[in-house]
Amino acid sequence: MPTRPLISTASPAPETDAPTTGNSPLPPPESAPAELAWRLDIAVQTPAHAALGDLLSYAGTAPLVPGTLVRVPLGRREVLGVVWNEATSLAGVQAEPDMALKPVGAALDALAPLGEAWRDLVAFAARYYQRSIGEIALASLPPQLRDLTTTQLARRLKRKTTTGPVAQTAEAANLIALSTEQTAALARIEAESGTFLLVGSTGSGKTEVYLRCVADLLARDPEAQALVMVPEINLTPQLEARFKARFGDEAVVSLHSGMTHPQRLASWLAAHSGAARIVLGTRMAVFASIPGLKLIVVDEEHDPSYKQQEGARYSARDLAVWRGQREGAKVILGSATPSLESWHQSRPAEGDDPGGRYVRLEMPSRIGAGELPAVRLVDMNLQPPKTVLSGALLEAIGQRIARGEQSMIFLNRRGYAPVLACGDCGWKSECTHCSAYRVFHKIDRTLRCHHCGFTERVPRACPACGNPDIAPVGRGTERLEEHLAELFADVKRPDGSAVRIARIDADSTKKQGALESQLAAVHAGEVDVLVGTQMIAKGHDFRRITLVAAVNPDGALFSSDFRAPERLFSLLMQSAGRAGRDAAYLAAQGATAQMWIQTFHSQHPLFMALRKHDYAAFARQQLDERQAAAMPPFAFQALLRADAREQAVAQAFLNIAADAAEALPGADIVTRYPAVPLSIQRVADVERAQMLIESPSRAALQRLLASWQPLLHALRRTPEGKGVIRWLVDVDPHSI
DNA sequence: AGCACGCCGACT
DNA sequence: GTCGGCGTGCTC
Repeated sequence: MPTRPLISTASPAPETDAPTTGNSPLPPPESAPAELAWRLDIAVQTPAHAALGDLLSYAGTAPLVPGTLVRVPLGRREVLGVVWNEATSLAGVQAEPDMALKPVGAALDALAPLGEAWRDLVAFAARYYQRSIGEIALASLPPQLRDLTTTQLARRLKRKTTTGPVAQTAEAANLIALSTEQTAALARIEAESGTFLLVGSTGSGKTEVYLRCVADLLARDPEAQALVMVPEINLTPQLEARFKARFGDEAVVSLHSGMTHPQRLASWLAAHSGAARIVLGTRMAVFASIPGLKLIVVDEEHDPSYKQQEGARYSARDLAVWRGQREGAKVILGSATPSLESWHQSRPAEGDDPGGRYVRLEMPSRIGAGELPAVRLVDMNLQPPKTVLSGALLEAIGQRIARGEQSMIFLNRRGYAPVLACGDCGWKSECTHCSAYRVFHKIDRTLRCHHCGFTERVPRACPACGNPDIAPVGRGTERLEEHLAELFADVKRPDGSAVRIARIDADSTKKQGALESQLAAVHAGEVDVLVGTQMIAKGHDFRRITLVAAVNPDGALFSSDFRAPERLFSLLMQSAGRAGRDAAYLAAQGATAQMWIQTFHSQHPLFMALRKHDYAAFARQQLDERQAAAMPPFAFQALLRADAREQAVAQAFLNIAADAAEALPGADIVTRYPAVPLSIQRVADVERAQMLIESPSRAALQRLLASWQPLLHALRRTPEGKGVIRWLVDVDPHSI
């Protein structure tokens, strides 16, 4: 028998599952319906494509305060909702005859209603990213709130409500002096308001600036709270440790998807009640209820992880800036290689250009770290054909092994080889469900599709012609690891023992805690050569690494994605920052840190700028190109995407939609490009097409998208829209 | 999205 | 004769 959530007296459960009479599934309440004198607009998790209104109306016996959480009947279910608007009286007013309002269920009144600022943020995000209010609102609440009953919640709330002063911790007592750059940045953040772009190279002490800003704020205002965001879950533990050491365990909570539901609820409640002074988290944390919010930090603001890639495709960084402005909180965007959008937005005034809206603060020096590593470009045109690792690079790595130093090698491809191919008939390991090759993983002898997950054992012979001689083409991290092991088989470490090579990528770290233990092994000096994907470029501070190499970065130079160079530059800068973090260690070793890049395009401006660690030069060149081509940040974009069994169906839907948009407001200054297949056209037997929408005016683009929405819903129900599996809008898309 | 209703194939 | 496949349609 299906269980129904236990709820107050409002709607008794039906006696039987299969009433023989024509009973309605939810019988009217026993008490007099005359008391239901208020109409309440409630946000519920209406699916994005259900073409339902944003808010649903219910009848209530009392005018519940906006922001109150309530349970409401929806179809045959009972779901959580948020009272969105002021209640309107139904007394004397004849309700619309076409629709009888269902009564609201129990209110979770043990919980303080969500504030107006939070509701404004949710409403803005819903409007801007073309989703329903309910979807954003409910998705940003802790999942447990959705299934906890009122009594369970009340019990949970009783558990802790201690709001104490932030404890002075041992670390806070003996702070080291700030550099002049840090002091200057801090002074300006204190003195001014708005959004700041803190540009500091790896090791310049950005985190210390965040910590001081938070400390000053909390000391000044006993109610104030701060939100600190990082791009990845992996980076939260070390940041959490640092904040807790400074501010005490009680003051800090984390919010990210790696937490258990009870943990998330506890953190969320602590933030909502004001008990937590500091909220650390990933992009989802931007929607946390933080009534005393006065400061937002977005660390590594350029990181693509801040853009949600499914459901509501919001940018947590952009929402943080909006939220800061709405709530009068300062916003600090920090990065060594800012996004071109933020860099442009922080440009100083010049001529008739009033400049950007952000305050740019630069901290170019590294503290306690060696000089930025010397960048060495290896021209692969001068190497023998099929060279994987140039002689000079191997030599340099070998020297480091002999001296007991560590090296790190990047390759942006996991697995053994990206393709398996037959030399006779030309068969390749294509995925039968996707327009992509399956990757050869030697460890478990499988062919794995990285897009749909389809996995098979490697065939003994070519499935097409039976030739037993099928061979891997290209290399991934697994093969590079194997290759290095062969090359350095005879090289000895200073103590005479054999070289130790390790690999860190999504495959090697699948198990819980695997990443932590592998990183610990590197820190402990148990690894001489580390091979990995971009995973190892982020945040981890390896003291003894003196050489970093990017083996095959050329792909991004000529990518069809105009943001690829920006991402590559940032990745290489970040990687370079991994080397020589410890000046004292370098000096003791008499070593210098190096960043090696193997490329067929050694004269490329990107590498020229990288060699000088000159982000500004790179940004200038990229922004000039973007301006000439009228691309972001000089234009605003959105993608309309459609999925169908057949490519033609998906494209037709988009093209018909584009024609239909002709008559809409804003259409004259919004360009709609023809529908094209995605670069990976088919995934899991679904054909995918997209259409780029672009305008010099963000407002016009927004206006068009908003009025387009109902047309798209309608189009789906026409014969042309029949085969469309789903469609979606991506505002400010990251990759095109 | 859930969760119904609804109309056609292999089992106790 | 029923259990169950997923096609279609609705949710204030």
